[in-house]
Amino acid sequence: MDTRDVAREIARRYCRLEPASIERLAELLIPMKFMRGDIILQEGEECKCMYYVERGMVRQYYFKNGKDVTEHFSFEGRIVWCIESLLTHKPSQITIEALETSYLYALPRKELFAAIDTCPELGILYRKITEHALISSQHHADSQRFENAQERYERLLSEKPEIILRAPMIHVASFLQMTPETLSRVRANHEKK
Amino acid sequence: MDTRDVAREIARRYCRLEPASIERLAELLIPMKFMRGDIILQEGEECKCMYYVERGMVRQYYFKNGKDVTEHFSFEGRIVWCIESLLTHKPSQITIEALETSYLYALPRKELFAAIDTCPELGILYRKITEHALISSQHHADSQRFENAQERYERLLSEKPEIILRAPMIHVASFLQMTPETLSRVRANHEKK
DNA sequence: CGTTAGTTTGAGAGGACTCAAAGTCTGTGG
DNA sequence: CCACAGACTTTGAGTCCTCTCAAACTAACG
Repeated sequence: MDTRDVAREIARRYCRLEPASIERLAELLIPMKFMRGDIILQEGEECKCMYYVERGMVRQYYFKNGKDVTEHFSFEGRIVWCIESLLTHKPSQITIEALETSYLYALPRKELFAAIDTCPELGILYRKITEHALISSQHHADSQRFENAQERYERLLSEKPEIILRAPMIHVASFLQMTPETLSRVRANHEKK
Repeated sequence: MDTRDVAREIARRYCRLEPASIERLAELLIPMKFMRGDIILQEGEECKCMYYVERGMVRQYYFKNGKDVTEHFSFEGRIVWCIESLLTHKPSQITIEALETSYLYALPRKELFAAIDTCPELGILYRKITEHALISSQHHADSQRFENAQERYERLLSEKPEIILRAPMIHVASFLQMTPETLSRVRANHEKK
């Protein structure tokens, strides 16, 4: 898949673009390949790109009181980056790793912002991507707020089954904010129903 | 306080602006006054503006299973709006009400976006405001995730004492995601220490 | 086939919730 | 100016969900 196809795919998913803008976007994208376990962004580094996941699955996590906390999973069609670091230019608190062999396309912030000057549609694209992230983080927070362990699991299973099918349970548990033991009980209970 | 002063204030807090941009921004701002209990944005309406709080305090809330859930408080210097509604043009799920006599300055989305075409600095301002919201919502989610009731209260007390001092306890409790009973016990315990 | 990581099952503890009742505060009307 | 209604806030008792700690089980890999 070349970068033009990927640019088209991004436009389709996030924000309709004129052919000329797609062309500009395609020029910015940098194809990358990561194997399972590879680190895409290391905690402490500044996050200088957004990454479009063309194929594969990645995990964002950080350490809190010595424990590995999963903040997010991203797979085909999603865009992943450390929001705070990209915006503030400060070192990222999170790490992004590949859970599978993954084909990503990096979109460097600096080049993107430069391109926006001559191609306003890309500014709209950037805005849409950010807004997307904002809304989806609010939805996740809502789910955490009002649902118990069982309900959070059922919701994830129905909304994003890929995560449960493809990611290690221990990370799913931490993403769903429960212990692996609780997740195991929740799943056993789900089977029975 | 006239709109030019407010525009300057916004620039100071969110994003340095050239005098010309401040002028443009000042032209967009619409002063409004609300009394305690007045509704600024009603659930079901589309949110067409951001509101800068020059003086006073407002509360954003919504109903979940028939219960009034406080999502946020905003006071002097903050900007308040229904993010999802403003972005998607769909009806707002949240209501914004004044908790005190409040002086707000509305910034209409449509006019702002039109102004961005000729004044790119306002686009940056808009981006900064959105990013601000994104980061602060992540911090709040973090606090909810890792802290118990006591710790959440202590954090709010030290970071945003205005809320505890000025808002009704029942709303503070719901903002901190605990029952009023729990908040009462937490406060009693805080006194003892 | 043994080692090791990951998952399941069990027992017990604790934090926050619900329901209920008592106590406080505030504003209005006699 | 006092008395009382109504709305908060506090205190108490009991319950439930999820956590921790521990042990048993399973599966994958060399």
